[in-house]
Amino acid sequence: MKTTIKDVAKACGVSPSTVSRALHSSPRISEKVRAHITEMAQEMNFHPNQMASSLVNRKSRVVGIVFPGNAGDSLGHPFYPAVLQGLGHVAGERRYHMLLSTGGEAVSSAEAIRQMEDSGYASGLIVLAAQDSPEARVNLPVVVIGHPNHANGHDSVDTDNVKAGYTATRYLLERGHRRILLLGHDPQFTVTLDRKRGYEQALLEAGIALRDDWVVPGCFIRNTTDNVLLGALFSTEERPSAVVSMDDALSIGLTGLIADLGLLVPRDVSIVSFNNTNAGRYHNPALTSFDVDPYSLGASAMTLMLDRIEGKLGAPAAREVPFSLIERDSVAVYDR
Amino acid sequence: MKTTIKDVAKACGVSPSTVSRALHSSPRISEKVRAHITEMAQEMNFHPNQMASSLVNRKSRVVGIVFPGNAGDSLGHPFYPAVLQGLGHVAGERRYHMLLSTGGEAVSSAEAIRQMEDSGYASGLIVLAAQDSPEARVNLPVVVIGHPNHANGHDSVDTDNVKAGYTATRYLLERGHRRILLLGHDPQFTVTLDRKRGYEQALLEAGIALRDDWVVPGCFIRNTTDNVLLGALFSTEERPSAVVSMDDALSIGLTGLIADLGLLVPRDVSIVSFNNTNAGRYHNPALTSFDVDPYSLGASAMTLMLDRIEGKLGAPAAREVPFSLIERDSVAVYDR
DNA sequence: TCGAATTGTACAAACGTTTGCATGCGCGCG
DNA sequence: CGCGCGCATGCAAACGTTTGTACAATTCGA
Repeated sequence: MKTTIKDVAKACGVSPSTVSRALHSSPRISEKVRAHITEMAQEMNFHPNQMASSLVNRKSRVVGIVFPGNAGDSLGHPFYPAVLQGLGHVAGERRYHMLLSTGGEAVSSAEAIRQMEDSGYASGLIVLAAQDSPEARVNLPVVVIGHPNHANGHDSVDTDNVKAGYTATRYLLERGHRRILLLGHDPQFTVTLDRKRGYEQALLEAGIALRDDWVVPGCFIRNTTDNVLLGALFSTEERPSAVVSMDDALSIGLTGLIADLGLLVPRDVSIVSFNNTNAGRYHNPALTSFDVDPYSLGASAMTLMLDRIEGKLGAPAAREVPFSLIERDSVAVYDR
Repeated sequence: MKTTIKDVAKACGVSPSTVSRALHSSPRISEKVRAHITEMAQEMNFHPNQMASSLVNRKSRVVGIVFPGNAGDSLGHPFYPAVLQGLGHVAGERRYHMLLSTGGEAVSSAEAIRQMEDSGYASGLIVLAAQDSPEARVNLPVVVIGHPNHANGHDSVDTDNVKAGYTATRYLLERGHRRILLLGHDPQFTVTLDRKRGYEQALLEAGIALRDDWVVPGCFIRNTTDNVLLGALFSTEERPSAVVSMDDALSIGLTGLIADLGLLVPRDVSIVSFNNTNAGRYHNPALTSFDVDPYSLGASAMTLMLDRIEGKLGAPAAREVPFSLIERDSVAVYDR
């Protein structure tokens, strides 16, 4: 049987309420008594029962984390564990815990959110948004990662993906490239949608016509239809001289694909990539890649959440996490 | 204000206790009343307050997950997210939730366990053991993944790593290799320790002398001291013709390293790898790798945990998850 | 027809906290 | 000298459930 507040009270010869107040450093307790109680609690290894505590003050030192789709699926991508690390670090420092959305029957985010909410454990929800915005009808504070939508009145954290797409494309333009392909586009996701907008903006500014057939999805498994088509694009004289790729894994796949065509990165094709993963870092050639800092994304989101829960926030906030370009060996100047 | 059990009771014209019993399908409630109550609860969108419920029956539909070291660090390796997926799937199906050990100030597993325990939310702990066994002095049911130790009286799930190491080495021996190096050994971790034992056993059985200098740690970053030494080993005529590598990432690194020496996989060096990751699958050449099925590891662990919590288990159980070898293109027959 | 067995339901206590209000004490000021 | 005030602490209610026990109503056998 764990020691309760009553045990401590008895041991100190005071009432439970005094113990409670002492441990919450209420100003209504004398310094002497507080010291005694604190010491005694320590010694008896007393930890207040969170269930009881949560029951009475209707908050719970727990925040729920909702992953897009099936939790596990998305965790496969190195991006999410990194976000989780950021979330966890801040949560730990502020003595909060994280409740994970479990897979199982809950397929959609919406379903997972509902489950988390009526489990009643969490007093806030951090939603890693993939595509659809979370329903507005949630009775808990919500922070959305990767999909800012003030419309729903939630707090949000994101990087400016339009700007990132723009910057990536500019980077190549400034090095003389004019035939630039966008790899890994998926209209389902806001991230890629946003980056595409930036890509197009940069191209138009440079007076380059957009080509629909040069905005391609991508899959880094060899010999799929998509990749056969992709290969065809690189088989002509008019092939792209550079690629903006949505993920390092895609870039690595592309490297192999065009190697089969006798083409080399960066000699024949330059690549600017995204997500700055270990795989890309140790790839040959090492990939020039945008670091979107998933750790900071997570850390900011959790900070926002806890501030919100603790009532330190006013109007819905929208934080932006900066990105940075890590220059390595996958981009060459176009000089033909 | 959420609807409580009293609201439902009032709406149905019965007492709260009747509602509670009806929803728990107690045999003492008439079928007619139960049907009415169930329907009404549904309609009023009633979900019992878990805090209150947990408070009275001292269990919580929450199991804590403790990662080795800092949670985020380990999540970096694709192995752990996969375990998490298995854990989550089973948990979700049985309507349990997962509480994550947060990073922050908690560095060691032991510290994280303590934190989880006296947070009081979890009614069971699943510990992903890296090295040290969790302390026995935990008042909660514990399932250990990856480090079976009945000694402490905990349930455990693991794969037979000795056998895996043995099988990997046999696989190479049977294809004519006799100069086999073990890459990625780390005496800190039981996994690699165990696999090394299997490796040595297979070698001894084949009448091959063990060479200390051919059991090497490994780091897939280029140009480190370790890798310079590793390069040296492959620079002689007497170089290893095959490698048992503890992880795909290591194997990929090795491929690059020996490529710089003008050596090719599998022509000059065969590799049997571990963990069957995506990276290895799409690497060139595609890696022959052991699949240790982290998903099943997680699923088994969670099943064990929930059965334990629900009192369906007797003596401490030790489940074993089988591994399998995925044959691809990184091993050649040695014929010189 | 009456008592006993059986069924279905209500009452109240308990889980371990927090917190508004009451109480007791000592002190200073009028 | 006494009244009121401030300070430190105790009392009890409340949070939303679950569950042992008591009770009312119904049914059955004798």
